[in-house]
Amino acid sequence: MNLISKRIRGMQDILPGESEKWEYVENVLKKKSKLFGFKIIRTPVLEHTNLFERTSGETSDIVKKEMYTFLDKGERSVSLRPEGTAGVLRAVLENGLHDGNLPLKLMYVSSCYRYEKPQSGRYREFFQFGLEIFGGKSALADAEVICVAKSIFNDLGIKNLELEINAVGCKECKSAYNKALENYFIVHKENLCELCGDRLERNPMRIFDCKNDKCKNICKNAPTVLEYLCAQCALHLEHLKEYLEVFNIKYRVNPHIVRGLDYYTKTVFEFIINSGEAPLTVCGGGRYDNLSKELGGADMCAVGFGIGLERLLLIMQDQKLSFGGNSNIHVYVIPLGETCKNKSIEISQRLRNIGIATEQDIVGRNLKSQMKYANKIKCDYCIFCGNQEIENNTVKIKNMSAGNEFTLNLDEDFEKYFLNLTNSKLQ
RNA sequence: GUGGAUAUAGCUCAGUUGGUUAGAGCGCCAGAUUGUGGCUCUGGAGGCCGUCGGUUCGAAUCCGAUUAUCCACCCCA
Repeated sequence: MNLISKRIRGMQDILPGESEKWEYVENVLKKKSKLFGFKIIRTPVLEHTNLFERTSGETSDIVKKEMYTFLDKGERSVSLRPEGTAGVLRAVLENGLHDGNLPLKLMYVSSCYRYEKPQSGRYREFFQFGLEIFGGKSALADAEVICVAKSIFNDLGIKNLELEINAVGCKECKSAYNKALENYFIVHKENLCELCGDRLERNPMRIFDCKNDKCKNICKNAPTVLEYLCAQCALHLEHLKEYLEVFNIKYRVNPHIVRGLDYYTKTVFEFIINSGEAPLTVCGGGRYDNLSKELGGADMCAVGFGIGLERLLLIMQDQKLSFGGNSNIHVYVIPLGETCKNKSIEISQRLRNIGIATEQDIVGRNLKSQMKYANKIKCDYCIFCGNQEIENNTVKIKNMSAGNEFTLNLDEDFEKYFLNLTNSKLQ
């Protein structure tokens, strides 16, 4: 085919067959979060570039080379959001949502954009589910956020899931630790791989991710954040652990967790899928108590997480999980002859009015083809309406899986019959 | 940004050492007597062989470039 335009690189069409899976997953996400009191917020895709420069850290790759940034017609530098948190926080502050409303619990599903090389489970346009609690100072807020994620994964049936938590400290312990880490690695600089040499300059914590055996060995004796936490941050971590026990959520403290965004303080965490070769992070989050102030807003603590939906769907497919069966019945109405068409429209409408998905031919197929089509779209029932039926004010109903047929009066029993069918299928 | 693989019908793929009108399976559409689907049979539609250029009498096939897809790395959700 020679279309004048094709899909833009890194963007994907989500087609029927796939879209139902998204719908199912998004419903679980939203339903679960609502149980914890979260409400939906929608913010624009486009924000002023400086919002992300401030929130994501000016040195991060996300800001430096992956953002879709351009000048709009008024010569303002704007960017497509590369992640969800910044815009939400901006909206909260700008609209004064937090004033007198803390704690504030918000969730969102938003499309995000990063100009990266696409590969499996990773696109230039991707969807992120996220939620944030603003104004929850206690580690209970951290634990609750983690619990929402955990319950979501449970509901979806995700297997081989592990929770790793860590503390990155506040401003003070963070910088003390970074210095200590730098000092340690500089001593071993010559034994580090080339890549880790670069990492040492940009973000020493990344060295912990290296797959090189030599580097791994060096990492073994590296100082951990935990040794550098101030009393307050250390206590916060202890409280989080205690709360997680109460929630009965298993976790592992991994002092080497590094999150991509600079704004985290105290708690960071990841949910990791451990199947096959490389562990895959499906959810990442943490606390960001300073961000609000840095944006010029109130001194407001916050904690949240993001789940990459493409990855989540990919994992669910790998693990062969169910995306929820179709619990609705589907009916196809077939007029037997031109003169019965209007009656069949009327019947279709009666069914739709009581919430039953109903279709009928609109392309002029003959009877046989209509049956074939009804079969193809997997209808549960066909309804035949011919002259004979119209005379008696009845219709003939065929159960497509069983193959049997029976006659039903077109009085109020007609609706009742299908409503009963729906109810029994729902159980 | 670095490295590797791939590109033929809606989908999955064949296509000999370059040689007439490019194939299969699945899917799609239509028929196999009048108001009935799934199975079977028959027929049909659908391709600028990713795009551009080169070599050649002749290119889906060889060469180059380009674009896209997939995989690994960097980075990250």
